[in-house]
Formats: sequence, structure tokens, C-alpha cells
Amino acid sequence: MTTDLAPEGVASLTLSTYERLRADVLTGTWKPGFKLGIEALREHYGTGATPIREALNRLAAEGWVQHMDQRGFVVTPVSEEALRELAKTRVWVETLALTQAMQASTPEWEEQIVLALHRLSKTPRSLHQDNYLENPAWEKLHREFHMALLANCGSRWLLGFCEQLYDQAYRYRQLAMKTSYKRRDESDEHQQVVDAVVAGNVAAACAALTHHYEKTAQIILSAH
Amino acid sequence: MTTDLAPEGVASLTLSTYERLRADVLTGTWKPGFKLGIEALREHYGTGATPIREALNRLAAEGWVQHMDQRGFVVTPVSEEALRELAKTRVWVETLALTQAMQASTPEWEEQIVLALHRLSKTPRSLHQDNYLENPAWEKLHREFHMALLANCGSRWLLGFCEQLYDQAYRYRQLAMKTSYKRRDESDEHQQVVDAVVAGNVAAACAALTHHYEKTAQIILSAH
DNA sequence: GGCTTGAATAATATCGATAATTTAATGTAA
DNA sequence: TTACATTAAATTATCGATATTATTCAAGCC
Repeated sequence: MTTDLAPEGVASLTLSTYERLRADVLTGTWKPGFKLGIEALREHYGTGATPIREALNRLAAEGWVQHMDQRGFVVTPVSEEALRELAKTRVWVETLALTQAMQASTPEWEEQIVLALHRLSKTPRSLHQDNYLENPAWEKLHREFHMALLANCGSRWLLGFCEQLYDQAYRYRQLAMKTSYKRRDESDEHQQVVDAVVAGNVAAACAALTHHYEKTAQIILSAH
Repeated sequence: MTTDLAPEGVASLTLSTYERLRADVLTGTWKPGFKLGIEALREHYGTGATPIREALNRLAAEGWVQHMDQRGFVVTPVSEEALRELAKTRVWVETLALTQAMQASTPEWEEQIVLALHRLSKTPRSLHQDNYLENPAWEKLHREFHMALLANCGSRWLLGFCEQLYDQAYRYRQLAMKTSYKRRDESDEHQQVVDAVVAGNVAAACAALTHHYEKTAQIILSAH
């Protein structure tokens, strides 16, 4: 009997290479502007050139790397300007999605949000008490929480855009973290969003979400 | 002396194959659901497997084709449901972009729009008088007009999303055209959008744009 | 008869090597 | 010394062949 549910470990090399490469760009292992030479990557990930190139092409389409025709790939550079634009776009697009989600609200959706927030609040932000050490479980739940907020928006396109923007912002967060970690209690901001959602107050929910993102951007910008 | 401005014809095979393949999906040459076998494409486009695969990976990231791991690529299927979702998303996202563009309005931007509309109106919709035959020049100008409307929105991300949605909708238009061509005068609808933009009436402009897109979707849906 | 098993077949995914192009290095004339 | 060719080195892009994985179809079993 063969189970065709989630063939986890046995994905194609292209896919697994894509995921690893993507993660390494997201977390800042490959720094912005870094030249992603085929030969170097081939060696680093222990594959042939084909999976590397295919992964890079996908990442280029998603905006993680840039493809200079005939002269290879580089990690998409970052800039204050780009971050501001990203944060602005995020507020626009996510408040749009949240508004639509709330207008199509269902009890199940609200329950998912409450649940996601609960799980998030039960998980420590950092693995260490004193100095910050990223907790992958928290990051995962944080992403799930934000996506749960928008899941009900009724458009897979819109949801996909939000995911893209979220992940892009995540990279900026990671890069800023490496410079300086500012202690911050996000749980309260999350709670305010959920409260407004449950109360059915669209304007308040959007305002809370906007505040959350603008504060995030502010902190990253101040980290220089 | 070598000019490195716009090396038009001499792009890499991957890039040109990508563009050709994309165009063929957009225009419906490769029909929705069609299995894009590597060997067949390799032969059809006269290249090796590598450029084909790289192009397909990029197209997969953009949503034009789907990649079933270990079992190749297929052209993303279409459905009434998907079209409705697409049209809905388009209205949301483009009115958002238009609103932002108008709030950041400049004389230059308005002039670009007026100019784009003028050029569009000077170009025939169909190459034949009686029966419809797509006019590539019109299509190009039509896209440019719609993008000019949003160009000023202040976010490359948002603009990119709009382009994606526009092109996706274009595919649906193409597919519907093959079934039945309904004569339609879009110029008036375009004019109304521009009038509202020039008047600085955000609500009216968004309403006009929404009407334009909803009518388009309606026509495509009615074409069965 | 319907269902599983197991080759045979076809297709995809991947590799190693080659061709084409860019970048770096070197030497030479103004 | 600076600018410009010219050549060498490095890298990318591409191909053809191979290894892997799915699919098909027929034979065997309940």
C-alpha cells in the first residue's frame, strides 16, 4: 500500500534545493547583493547545476533574486526605500484582504483566528531568556496567525500576494535582527487585531493591523 | 564599438524560450490543462531540455503552468469559478492602486494617461473590418493604457500584482474570443475612467474602472 | 470478475561535458 | 599615466546522455 499523502522526504532535488535556497535568502544566509555563482551553489548544496538553475529561476520570478541575463544571479538588494515601499504596500494589500475577509466572516474563520492566536501566545518568542535566539516554532505560528486573518478573503490571488509580502518583510526582519534585537511585545498588538475582528469592527481591525506593521517597519528602520 | 543598450535579438535561449512559451500560454496556443511534455516542447521550440525547464519553472512561479512534482507540467486550468475570483481580485487590487495613484497625482502622470488613451483610440481594435482579427498593436496599447493608470501608485509590488492580474485576464479574453467574438466598444468606458481621473474624482474613477472590468468578465462568462 | 503484482515502457529529473559569453589581466601606444 | 586592444581565465548557458520515477498493461491470484 502506497500512501500518496505528503511524500515529505522524497521530493525532487529541484524542489528541495529551491526550498533550501529560498530559506537561505530569507534568513539572510546569502546576503543582499551577493553573487550567487552556479558553481559555488552547486558545491554548497551538493547537486548538479540543473536543480540550482531551476530553483534560481523560480526565485527570480518571486523576486528573491535577480537574474542578469548572461551574467548570473544576485540576491535582490535591500534598501530603506524598498523597505518603506514594501511596508506601505503591505498595509494597503493586507487591510484590503482583511476587510474582505471580515465582510465574508464565518464562525469557523473566527475560531481559526482565535485558535491561531492562542497557539502563538503559548510559544516563546525567543529560545533564550536573555539574548534573542530565533524560535522557528514561533515564526511558523506567527505566519500562520497572520495568514489565518486573511484566509477568508475569498481570493487565492490576494492571499498569495499577502504571503509574498509577508515573506519579503520577514527577510528584512531577519536582516535587522542580525544588527540589533529590540525586545518587543507583539502579543498585545495581535490581541487588539483579533478583538476588533471578533467585534466585527472593520475599521478598528484595519487600524490595528496597520499599526502593527508600521511599528515593525519603524523598528527595522531604526535598527539602521 | 559595442552598444550594450537593449541587446534585443541576442537574449539567452532560456529568456526567449520563456517569452515564447508564455505568449503561447497567454494566447491559448497551449490550451488549459494541456500536458506540457518536455520532449514535445524541446522539439517544438528547437532547443534542449534545459531552457525549456527553466522557462517552465518561471512560468510555474507566475501561475501560468502548474508543476506536479515528478510528473511534469500542465497549463493551469481555467474555470468559471477561477475567472470570477480573478475578476473580483482585479477590481479590488486595481481600484486600490488607482486610488493611491490619484492621491499622488502629478500633471505628468495625467498627461501620460491622456496620451495613452489617445494612442489607443487611434488604433483599430481588429485588423479586419467585418470579422475579428486580433490587432497586436491595439493589445499592446491597451495594456499600456491600463498600466499608465496605475503607474503612479507608488509601489512596484502593487504594480506588479496588477500586471499579473491583467495578463491572467488577458488569457481568459483570448480563450473566450476563440469561442465567440462579441463586438464591443470599450473606448467609451476608457474615456469615462480618464475623465474621472482628470477631474480628480476618486470614487467615480474607481466605479468606472470597476464597471469596465465587470463588464469584461460578464462578456467572457456569457461566451461560455 | 475485480483486484493486486510485476515487468515493460515512457517520461521526468539530473548529471557531466561543451559551447558561448563575460570578466579580468596583460601589454602596448598615445 | 591613461586609454584601448588583445588575450587568458572564469562563469554562464546549453546540450546530449544517464539515472530515476511514474505509468501502462498484461498475467496471476483471491
